[in-house]
Amino acid sequence: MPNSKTTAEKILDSAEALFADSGYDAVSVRAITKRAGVELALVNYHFGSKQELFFRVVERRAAEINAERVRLLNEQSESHSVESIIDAFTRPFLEKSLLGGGWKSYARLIAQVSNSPRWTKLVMSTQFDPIAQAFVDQMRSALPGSKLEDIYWGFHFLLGAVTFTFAE
Amino acid sequence: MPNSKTTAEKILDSAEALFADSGYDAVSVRAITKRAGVELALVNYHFGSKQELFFRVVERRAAEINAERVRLLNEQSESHSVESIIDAFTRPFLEKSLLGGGWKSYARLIAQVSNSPRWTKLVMSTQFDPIAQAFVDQMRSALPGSKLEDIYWGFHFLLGAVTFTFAE
DNA sequence: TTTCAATTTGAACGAGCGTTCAAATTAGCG
DNA sequence: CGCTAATTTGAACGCTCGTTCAAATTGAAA
Repeated sequence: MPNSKTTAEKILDSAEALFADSGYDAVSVRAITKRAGVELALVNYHFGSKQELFFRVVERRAAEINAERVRLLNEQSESHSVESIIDAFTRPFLEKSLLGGGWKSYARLIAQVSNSPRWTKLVMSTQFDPIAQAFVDQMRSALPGSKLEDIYWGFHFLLGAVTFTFAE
Repeated sequence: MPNSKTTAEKILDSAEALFADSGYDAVSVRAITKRAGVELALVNYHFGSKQELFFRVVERRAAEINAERVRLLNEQSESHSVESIIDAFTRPFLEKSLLGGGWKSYARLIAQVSNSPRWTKLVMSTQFDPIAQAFVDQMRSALPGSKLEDIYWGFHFLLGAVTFTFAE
């Protein structure tokens, strides 16, 4: 079987590459389906709307990377050092980025989302809130004296730094 | 005189704010002129096209900030330390950013341009090549033993770091 | 005040956009 | 095989986009 990818996967792959290169608004549904080699209407059939497709593109990668982050954070249930917490957060992104391909696109996609008020709220809150909670909890026990506000700010900055570094 | 701004300035201000918030493609010429309180066709009359307007928005800020960078780089004609070269490059951006307003928009605008293949070549090459030359020249005499390639890479990374920091 | 260029106005243009839908096709199951 | 649901097709929809243009208005020089 020369092409075992499903239609939805072809669309996701095509959309991921195009969105990463040019941004959400600069990419038309027609361009996505043309690159994927499928009919125009199939985006709406499989994903409902262009915006929903964008969410799913991000979600596909985020789900995998966040699962590994949680796994690393829970490896030892107690006594995490600050360094190991940061490592658990950044390492999955680093390792995936080295694989290139779609993961490289994902990094640029997140960079794009990060400095767009239009997307940050929706995408970030759904994709990063779960991992943020685990991160903040671990940090609080690693740094008992620190203010919660500072930890939140640190998380935000760490997220930005990781994003910027791997989007290059 | 309650409103001394010219039509072109009103358009530039409006476009700057909207482009910074939502990105080039998400902002329509109609939205720009509506916010500016001027007629739709005046964008094309004063700037030729939407794309040309975008360039002019970036150019207006870049011209001022680059002039100060060059001034700092040439303050002493010789014997710059690496730190002072980096300082000359980053300080103007830092000081302007603290002023808020349009300069804050500019920072987000540059961040946007930086990770979009569509704009980097055009905008960066016209706005940053002049200052890059001065930066690289100074760096070569500050670090005589270093490879030119490393200096270019350093400049690129410095630019990215500055951009990311102030776009937050 | 007359004149002419610069600017502003309001409407229109063709093009591309995301989305919808009925009909055609395909695939899985009894 | 026959049947039903899932999927694909091709065309069309209304809408917004950037741009253009002739006419109206303004402003400055003679």
